[in-house]
Amino acid sequence: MAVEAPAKHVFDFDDDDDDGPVVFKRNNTLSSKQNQLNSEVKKASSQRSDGHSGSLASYVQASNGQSSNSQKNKAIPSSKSLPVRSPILSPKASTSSARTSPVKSPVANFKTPASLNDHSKQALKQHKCNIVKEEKSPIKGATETNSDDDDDLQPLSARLKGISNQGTKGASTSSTSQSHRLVPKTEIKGSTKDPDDEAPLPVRFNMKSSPGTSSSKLYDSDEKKPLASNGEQNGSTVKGKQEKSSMLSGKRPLDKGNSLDQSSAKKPKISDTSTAMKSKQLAVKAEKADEDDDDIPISQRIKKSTPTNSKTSSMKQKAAKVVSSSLKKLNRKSKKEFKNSKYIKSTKVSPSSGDGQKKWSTLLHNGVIFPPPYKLHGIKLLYDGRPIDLTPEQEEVATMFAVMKDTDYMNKPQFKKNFWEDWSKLLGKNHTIKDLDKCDFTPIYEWHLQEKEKKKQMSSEEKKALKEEKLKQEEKYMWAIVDGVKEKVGNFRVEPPGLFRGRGEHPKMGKLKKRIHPSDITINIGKNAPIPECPIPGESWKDIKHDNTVTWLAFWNDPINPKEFKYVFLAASSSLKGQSDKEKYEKARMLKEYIRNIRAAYTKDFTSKDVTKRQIAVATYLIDKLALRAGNEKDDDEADTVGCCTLKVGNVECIPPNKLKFDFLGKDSIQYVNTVEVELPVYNAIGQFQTGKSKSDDLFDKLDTSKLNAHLKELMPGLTAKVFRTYNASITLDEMLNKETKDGDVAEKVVIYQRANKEVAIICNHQRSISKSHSAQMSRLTEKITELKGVLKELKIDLDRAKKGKPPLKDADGKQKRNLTPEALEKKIAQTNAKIEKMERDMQTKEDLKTVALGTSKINYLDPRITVAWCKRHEVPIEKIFNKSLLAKFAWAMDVDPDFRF
DNA sequence: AAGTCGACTTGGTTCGAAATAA
DNA sequence: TTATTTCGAACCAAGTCGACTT
Repeated sequence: MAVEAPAKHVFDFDDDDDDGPVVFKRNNTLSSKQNQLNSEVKKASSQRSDGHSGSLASYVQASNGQSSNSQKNKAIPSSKSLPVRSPILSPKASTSSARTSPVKSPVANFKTPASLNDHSKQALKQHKCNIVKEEKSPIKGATETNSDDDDDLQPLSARLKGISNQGTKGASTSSTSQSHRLVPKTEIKGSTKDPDDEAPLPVRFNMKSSPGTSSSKLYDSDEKKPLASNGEQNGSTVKGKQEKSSMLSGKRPLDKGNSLDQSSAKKPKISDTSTAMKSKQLAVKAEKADEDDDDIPISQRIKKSTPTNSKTSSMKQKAAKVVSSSLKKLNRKSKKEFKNSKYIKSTKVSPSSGDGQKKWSTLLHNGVIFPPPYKLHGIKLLYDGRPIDLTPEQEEVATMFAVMKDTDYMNKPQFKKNFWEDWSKLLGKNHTIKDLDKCDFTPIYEWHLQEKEKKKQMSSEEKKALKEEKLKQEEKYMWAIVDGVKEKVGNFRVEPPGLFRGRGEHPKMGKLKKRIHPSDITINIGKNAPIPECPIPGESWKDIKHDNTVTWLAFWNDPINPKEFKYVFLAASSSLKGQSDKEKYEKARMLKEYIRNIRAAYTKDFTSKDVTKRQIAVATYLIDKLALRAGNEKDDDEADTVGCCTLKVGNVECIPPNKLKFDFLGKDSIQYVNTVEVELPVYNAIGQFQTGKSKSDDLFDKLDTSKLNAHLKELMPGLTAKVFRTYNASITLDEMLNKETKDGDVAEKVVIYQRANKEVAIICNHQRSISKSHSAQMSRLTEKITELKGVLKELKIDLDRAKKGKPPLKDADGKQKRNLTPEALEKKIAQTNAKIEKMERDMQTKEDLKTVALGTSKINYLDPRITVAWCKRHEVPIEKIFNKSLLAKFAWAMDVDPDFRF
């Protein structure tokens, strides 16, 4: 690519780095842990390097998992090549074989983490709160420590329980309940302790709810958990309720049903390669030999594993291995980062501390790629039944509209109105077309369907060829070199023109989103890097910047809202993103140390004489307990949704003696419906805030997000409202996993994880629309179960007969069935029963998850180290939980100590 | 103090490929 | 194999929040 020259520089550096002493490389890590095994590992590593001629190779590996080739150099073996780096991926395969081998390295190694921690810690200390707990550095794990801490920390919600859920759906209930079923008792293992007990806050409330609420779970833990969880409401409810809510907001009707559903029941795929590995850690801890392997010191584990077999409890041990294996791959990346870090590092690392915030030293990329120009199709729409000729521009926009024929937007007057405004402008004043309602876009729509069909019918070779062609064109845009490390670019494609699809009742839905040209785009690139060539001949970029305090590679103004921007950033797997992700979780963990005092402080302020203080206290309480979003002010030209600070009086209903019912549209116009029991002072305060106001007035009239965050910052450095969401989500996962994981096979453990994941999704109100085929799928399952039950009945009859020495009855077709022994029949009956039970469980899970989106929390709220550590402790292959992109995104978390607790 | 700008995270839906069921 | 169904990645809208203005 284009880059050449400069590139060199870069490369050079890299090389050095790689080889260099650099402090951190992934390899190292490995070694430490496994050492013994290492030998093998090492080899591997070495190879890599060789393989690719030096630097490049290193590059590549480093960051993304993908191939990299750097552009510049000659060397570039194509991307694919680098075996080494194989990213994360699957276990299965591949690459690994070699590496895998015996050893398996554990995952990654990152050194960095440590550093971060330190920082954070320091920070903590400085500040007031008493912190106290020690943090365990991830690395070392302190075994015991953890537990205690955690308790306190629990999510508020836990304290109280949520109460009701509206029953709408039932969903709520289900959650809990079902879980039980699935997993029958899971109690907590002894090892873990239950933290809950002590928790002060929780104490306050809690309890009560239990009974009634469906939600309440059995486990004690419940209490502590976030409230929300309880049942919840939200999701399901949604629909039904919509109307209601709408009153206030009137927005989003929710769903009509739509697509997807997935069931939760997933089956595990095969993946596991796992096997190998042992854990890495150094081990240090004391061990306990007991049953739980978890607790067992690493060292031991290792041993165990190594040899292979189980030691005591066989199962456990494995876990470690499993996890690691997959992980290892990821590691590679780290190296680079680190290198850089070295230099820069000090600065960088410090979270935020920093420096003015230099985000990078050298940045190289090829700019962005534009969508192809519009291709005329010549199909005419009918106006009053007559075909109309359109100019290319008019046709392009007409087609955008035609294609949306079967979407729900066609039922929205606002959408049509906005579309007509923009399209009629293109048609011009004297155009024949004067009324959208007289337009029949069917011919264009049908043409579109045909095109789609054609595409679908293409042979796989054709498809493949097309794909490769596309890849070839895009490849140079897919990568950037940041501080010498090749990193994937997130969205290098400029958004194509289209009609704006705002969510909920967005005032601008249907407006034309015009085509973006190079002259709209500002490029940000390293000072010494070559300026990307403008891909459209004859045109040029709007501007070129060299700002290393930001991470964007390019941006343009949003055509719908010119005051806003659309940015091109690096992909989630990049170290720049990984670093900030880690900082986010470290901040949330820091909150653990402060939470007790924060809760005590706001509790005290529930009755403050100062209204503002009281509002801040109550708002903070809601954010903490219900994981509400902050709630910034919105303009009139946006969908009218709310968050905590923007709640309207009508969004909260007081239900004596001390319950609050929330019903509002939040982000993306997703309805939040939840009824919770709150402390009396909160209940009373809300009542006061509501008196004398109308339903559409702000509940917290003395508050906005900047005031709230300014206040939070006084309590803990860097604390903002959103940190509570991260904290609540992660602490909930950590606690649930630790309490409920018990012995069992991998599939059972995965179910436990999914249950915890679901709990978090409910707390955060992460919803999805119901799949169009959901009901059909459910009825099909029901049918199958009925059928199986019939078979079962027949088997029982045959069994009776067989016992009496009679032959089985004829089957439905009248044919004679085989004569089976009573034993064989009994076995069959047992199998059929098991099958029926499994299907019923799967069905229940599917129903429960039909409106719950698990992915969002996994990507944004759950500290991946919790998951990785749990997988290591319980021998669950990490790829059962994280897919390929998550593995890449969380590469920084892969080397966490198995004893890590949030 | 409020409003605006700017950068970056969070979030649901869509699209297409992969996995399964038929 | 074919038809689904499931799953992951892409997409891009919609939030959060700090900094800078007015």
